[in-house]
Amino acid sequence: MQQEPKWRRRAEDRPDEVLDAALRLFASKGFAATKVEDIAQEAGISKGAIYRYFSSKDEVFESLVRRAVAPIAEKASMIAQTSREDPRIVLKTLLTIAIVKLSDPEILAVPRLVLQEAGRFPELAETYRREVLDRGVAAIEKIVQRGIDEGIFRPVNARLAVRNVIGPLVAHLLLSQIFKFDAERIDSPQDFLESHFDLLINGLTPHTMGEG
Amino acid sequence: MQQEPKWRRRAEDRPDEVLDAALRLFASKGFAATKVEDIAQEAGISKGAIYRYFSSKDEVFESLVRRAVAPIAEKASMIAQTSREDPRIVLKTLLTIAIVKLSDPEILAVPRLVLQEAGRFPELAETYRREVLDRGVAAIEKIVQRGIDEGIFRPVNARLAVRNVIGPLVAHLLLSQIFKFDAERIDSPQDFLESHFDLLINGLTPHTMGEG
DNA sequence: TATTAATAAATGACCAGTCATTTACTAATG
DNA sequence: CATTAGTAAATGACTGGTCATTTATTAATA
Repeated sequence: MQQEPKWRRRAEDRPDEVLDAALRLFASKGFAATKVEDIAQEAGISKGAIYRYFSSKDEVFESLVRRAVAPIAEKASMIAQTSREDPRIVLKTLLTIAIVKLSDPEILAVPRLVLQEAGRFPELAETYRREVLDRGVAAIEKIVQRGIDEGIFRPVNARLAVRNVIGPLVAHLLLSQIFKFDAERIDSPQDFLESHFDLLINGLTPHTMGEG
Repeated sequence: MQQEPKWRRRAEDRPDEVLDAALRLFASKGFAATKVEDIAQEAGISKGAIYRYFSSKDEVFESLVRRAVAPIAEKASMIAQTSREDPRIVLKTLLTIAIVKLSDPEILAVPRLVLQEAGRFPELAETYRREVLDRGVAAIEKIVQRGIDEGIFRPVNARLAVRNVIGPLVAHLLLSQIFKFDAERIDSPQDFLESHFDLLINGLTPHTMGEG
């Protein structure tokens, strides 16, 4: 009669499991309010075991963010030198991907946490800015600039226009996810995206009417 | 030889002084990382004295937010039934006031904190949403709708368009204040505002060109 | 058996909140 | 006006509980 072992040694999988557990808890309760013991329980191991893989609670958080940042940074870099397609299409594709991804609370959680804890983890915030924001903003700026060069967009300040591209998205997520604004009404991501894109493109388009 | 008293009785002023001190500290270090003793020191009194005016650290935070919310809520309500002026002017005025106010880190701190601590203080977040966001969003929606009714704006979905009004502002504050994005470059609030308003109004304006 | 993953219990730092005491102020009394 | 009794404000040492981290020990596995 084989006894089931009380636990197994799974050094390969533990770190990721710990990070997954931590993400879930940090996302719902925040960093400070989450105990190391909570993380351990959520990951199905003991508190002490966490310290075999991470030297501190802080390091768990930092690892968590870095793991999430890596793939995003890559993608953003690729987008920059993206297709020669109509920049309007490229923007819409980008916005669609962004809103689909970020509508998943699990994914939105990382930027939310970075924002929340930026004060206590300045280096981490700096990393996030450099790896994600800088690249993302640069990519969008490039697309807008190309639209201007090709005469599809008006000659606006591309760098500042980036805020008009991402801002409404941020506002939408802020209102719907964090402040539960309009939770009962039916503001689907699709409706929002249509509205935003319509206004954005109309705003960027040159309308030769002879105003003055 | 008159000895200076070690302290003075100033029951009238203490509560506000405590809230001012707490706001400064919460804004820079966050709620959790700020000790009650820190607040006391910053306010120039002892830790125990704080408990004469507030029953707990949580209550300090809540009072802080409510004190800041009250005047904003009033203003937002007034704006709703504002002048019969050109809605474009009204929007620009509103945006100008908003960016001037929110460029002061001390003022931006409150919404930032509410956002940060929404998870731990759900009722407070709810209050903030109701008193500030609901009213602010309603006010802007009304202005946009009037613009549509008067034929100055295209017939867009006014409720969703609100996100295009406030979003870029949020993005700008997020990037410049919190992530220190572009800190060295000269993205003045004025430049941003011009760019945003230009894109926004152009986006809202009907351009009779015969597109099909 | 040697190695190391994992546990459970112990440690200690930290900190919100309490309380006995002291000090500043106020007002009643002569 | 001077004295003094009463009050409320403010102090700061202390407590109790909560965790992050460490350590001693055990169990799995190569």
